[in-house]
Amino acid sequence: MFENMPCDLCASFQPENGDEWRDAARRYAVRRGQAIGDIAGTDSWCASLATGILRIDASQGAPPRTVGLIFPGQIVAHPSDADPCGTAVVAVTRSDICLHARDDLRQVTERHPGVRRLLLRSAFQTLAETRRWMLVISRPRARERVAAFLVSVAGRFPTSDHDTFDLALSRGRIGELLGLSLETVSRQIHALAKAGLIALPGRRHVKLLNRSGLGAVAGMTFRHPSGAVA
Amino acid sequence: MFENMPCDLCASFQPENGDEWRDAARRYAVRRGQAIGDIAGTDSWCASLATGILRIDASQGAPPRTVGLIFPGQIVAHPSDADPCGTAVVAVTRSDICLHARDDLRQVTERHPGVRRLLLRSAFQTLAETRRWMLVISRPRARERVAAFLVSVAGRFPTSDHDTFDLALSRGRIGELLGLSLETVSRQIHALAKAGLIALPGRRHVKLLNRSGLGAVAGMTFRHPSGAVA
DNA sequence: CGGTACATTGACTGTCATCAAGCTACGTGG
DNA sequence: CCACGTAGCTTGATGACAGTCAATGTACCG
Repeated sequence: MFENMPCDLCASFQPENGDEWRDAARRYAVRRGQAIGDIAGTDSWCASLATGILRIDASQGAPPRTVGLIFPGQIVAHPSDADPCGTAVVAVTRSDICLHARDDLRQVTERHPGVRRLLLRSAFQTLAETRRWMLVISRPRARERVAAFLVSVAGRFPTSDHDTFDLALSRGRIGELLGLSLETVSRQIHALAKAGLIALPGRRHVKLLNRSGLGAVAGMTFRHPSGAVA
Repeated sequence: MFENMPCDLCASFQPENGDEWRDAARRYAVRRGQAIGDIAGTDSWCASLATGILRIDASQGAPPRTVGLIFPGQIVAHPSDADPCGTAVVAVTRSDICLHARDDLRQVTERHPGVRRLLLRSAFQTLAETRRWMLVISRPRARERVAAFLVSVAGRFPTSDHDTFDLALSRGRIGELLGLSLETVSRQIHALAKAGLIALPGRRHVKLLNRSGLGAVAGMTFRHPSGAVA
């Protein structure tokens, strides 16, 4: 079923059907915990996420810390020359990606204006999203940050699931993302549950009971642009 | 003296000297506090900063908060379609920018591969830099954040000034950037001075006495890529 | 000379990180 | 099937730290 699912990047080629593009793009199934860099090699690469969730780890400093998430439909590019200090892109869950090597991508972007516009657009959108995240994690109250995180993740899933979704991240990793200790994350999640805003059917499963109320606690509204670039 | 100073974007045109580029680029002097958007109009735009410092304000929510800074040599692009919720780019100090309207830029990027590579590169680098900032402001200790801020700003200035530089930002705005109250910023700056790591010749002037020591307090090393995109 | 914006300093309170101890779920191997 | 180990989660106690409120101080501008 995955083999025929088009990714954003590939979809932008339908009208033209460039041969070099189809040759360049390779579909990969990524194991949980596997780094995309290990698949792509040391060179720069660019990928479109079909299914699963990826995380961006800042590899500088020990231990490495997660600084961002990538959801299906987003594009993730890793230009090794522009980011020498290093971020690694790792699969949080088993994921399916559409991977392109750097040289292939350059050739294609030369010839296809639509692709490079998509890439640039994706980069801008990811940047805007990252800046919104900065607003979240610069808030003093842990409650607001956790609520904002939940609202953000919930926004990635269709509402048809009865507003129930999987967090995919451990408490510790959520803490890294929000600048909180894992204990504080756990406490705040349960506090939101006690407040009746969410329910916790499982350890990593969350059901939204009061979406707007949760948004009010978060103190902001989220929009999710389609792009994501590391 | 400013009129002839080349910006990164313009410099990438020297070999080709495209006419349409020279026509599209306009040099502007921006007053302190003035928004670039007011100059460029409602459309998307792209600018290269020659002198001065700009700040990126997240205009969503009241009051607007500063989420990033732009230093000379960086490119700042504002794609209005990709960022509908809104960030405004405002001059912190009097600045000189090289401004391009969106339509002109699109034409130029179609014809000049170097320019679009520069833009994409700039976007990636700014994204990487923003993610490093997230690492800074997610740190629990205010001391580390303030130290990191000082190291970062200091890195923008040549070391020949005896390591003395102007902060350009008020305590309050530094606090917004770091997710701290203005009082905490003030206290931490003075604490760093008492610790002998910096000196404070003036209210907004800082002299680095122990650069590596400050970096140690900050807990990380900074590199400054040349790109910046809003 | 007064006004405004910014900065400093102090006192106090609330919150969060830290340490520590159990607890749950899950996978492995006996 | 169960014992066991590990990783993740929860919960509690405590102290440090940063936010808040408040007052004063300082530069800069007209």
